[in-house]
Amino acid sequence: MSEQPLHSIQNVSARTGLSAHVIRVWERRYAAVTPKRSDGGRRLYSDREVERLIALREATQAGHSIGVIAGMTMKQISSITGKARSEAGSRAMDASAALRAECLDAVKQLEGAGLQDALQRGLVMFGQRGVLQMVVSPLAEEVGERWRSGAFAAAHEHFFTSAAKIFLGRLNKYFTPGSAMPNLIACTPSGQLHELGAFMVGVAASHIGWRVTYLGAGLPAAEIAGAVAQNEAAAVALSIVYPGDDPCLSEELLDLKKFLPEGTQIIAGGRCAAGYRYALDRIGAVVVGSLDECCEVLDRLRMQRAVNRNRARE
Amino acid sequence: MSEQPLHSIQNVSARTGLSAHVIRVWERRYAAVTPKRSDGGRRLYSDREVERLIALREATQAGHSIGVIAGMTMKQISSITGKARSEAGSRAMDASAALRAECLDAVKQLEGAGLQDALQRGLVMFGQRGVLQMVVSPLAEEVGERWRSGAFAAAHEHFFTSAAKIFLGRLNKYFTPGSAMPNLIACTPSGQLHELGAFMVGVAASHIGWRVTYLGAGLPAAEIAGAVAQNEAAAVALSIVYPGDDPCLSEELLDLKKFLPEGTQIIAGGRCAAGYRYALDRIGAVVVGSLDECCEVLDRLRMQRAVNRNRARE
DNA sequence: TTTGGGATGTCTAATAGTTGTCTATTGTGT
DNA sequence: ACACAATAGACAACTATTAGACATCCCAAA
Repeated sequence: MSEQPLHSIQNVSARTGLSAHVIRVWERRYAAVTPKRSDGGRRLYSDREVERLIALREATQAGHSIGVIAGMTMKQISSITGKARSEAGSRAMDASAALRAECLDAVKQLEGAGLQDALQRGLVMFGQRGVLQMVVSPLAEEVGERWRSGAFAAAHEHFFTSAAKIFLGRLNKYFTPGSAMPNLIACTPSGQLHELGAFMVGVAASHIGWRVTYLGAGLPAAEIAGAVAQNEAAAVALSIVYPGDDPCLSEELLDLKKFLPEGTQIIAGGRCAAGYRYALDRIGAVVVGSLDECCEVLDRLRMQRAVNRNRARE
Repeated sequence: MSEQPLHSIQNVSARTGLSAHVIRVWERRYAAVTPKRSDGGRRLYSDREVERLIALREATQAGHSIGVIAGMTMKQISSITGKARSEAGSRAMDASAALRAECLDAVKQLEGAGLQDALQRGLVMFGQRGVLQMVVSPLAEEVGERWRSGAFAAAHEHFFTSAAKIFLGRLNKYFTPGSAMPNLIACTPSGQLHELGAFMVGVAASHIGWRVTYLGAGLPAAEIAGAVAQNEAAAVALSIVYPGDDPCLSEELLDLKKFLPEGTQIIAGGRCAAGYRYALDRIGAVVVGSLDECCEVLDRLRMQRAVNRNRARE
């Protein structure tokens, strides 16, 4: 029996995107989880239980009734949402590297079926989040690198981008119109033509409880702001990959700030985001270095919004 | 006895295209399905029952009386639907128009979930081929039209393109490497940035037995030819939508012919393909006016190839 | 042609189940 | 003292269930 990290309900709430209320109610009514208790009677959740709650949230958001699925085993829940989770860890490194190599090879050969197949296996091995972080995202870097160095033609880059989008599109969730969820606009700004980063952010965000409106590549500031206003979006995610020295983009970013409604959070990421640090700082954007970090920021933002909404009601 | 995902009546209604009322009535009056019940007495449908309901809906829409067919086995139901599918025609017009209107509205509102939902229903109603021809393809025209006229912003156009690609990506088949199938390269040539047409062709082709390598938008002739050579592709599908008067494109097309291996069929389609008729004629391209026509050409081409291969063996 | 009746989809009203949220109260930890 | 957590229960907003009424449509008998 090993000691494992145990988490407070607040912590679990933040990590799962469920309110503490709901977590307790699921326990009381359906025994969805049975956390240990501290001496004083407080709930202490294991990582396993956190994962279970996340899986349950995903399944309910996919339209399944909590009362029906709460008693299922992890495997059954995963099968409903069409995903599998891995026991991450040391071997994952090798496996993911091998898989990336296989994918790169498929790209080189322009083999769509092979690429999809490899990505699918990655999904099974690492789960949705894992495959994004350990396979698709580094692959995108690598393909971009090879393209710039001339090792890959534009055809390879296009091919990979399209295939990755198809694969990711399958992962994406279109939720029932649970209007409580905050809205995110994902796109790349004018002049930035590589859309895969923005798309990945969109998919990831949709998994942690955001409604995502994906607008594609090369949007002028006014249009982004228009979409934000129309959707009452809480945040805008911008992917900035290439080029890294476009003076117009700095202008665009400053404009964006002007057009956006007060209180809209701007999140920027991608290889070249750092190159526009000055402008990004000025507009109060958060710069994230990885998908994971981006998810954290989004989680925090959602919590914060929930708190504000509660305050507003008083 | 394995646990399987069970679905609420609402969910089933969405997936079958039948109203919840009708589903219940079919159960009450004809025992067409006998779903399990939850503790609270709610109906829980298995995937098998969902399929049965879909088959029953198709059969009734083909003119059969529910009272007669409700008791049949799955095999019997499918056999009667297989025969008389051709009657569909007339009523589909109104339904598809309504659906297109709904989709356009969702695009206007940038409502991803609504758009996906409508497209999904289109898939249920018209099948894979039908939804392409009667919904997605005309929608693409309409969205493009509105964009050019200024009624839609670039954001709307991007949004629709992305959403449609996600939807179509789900339809796409990635075959096992059954190498007997001929290979098609789908893309748009240099200067043509609207990729949806090429993507639709790719999806349609994958359904009629082609292996498809989708390369995205804006590929120079040399790269297209490279991809053809690498994949030993039998044909190249080019989508030409906008602009319709690019002199460079004519050059590109002539170049393409030079670079391509002998015997590679070029197929061109899209709103503005006619504008390049001269160049297309010179390179021996087939110009198609609709997805349907494109499929016919591809079918013919595949047959022809099969015949040639047989001859070569003798 | 008209009429009647069966088949079929739609609708309503009353009842009940489901689920997220909220409150009040008491307790815990720092 | 203060913020946070636990419990039980209340509640509102949905969603489903049942039985039955109703409007069409079609076919066949009068």
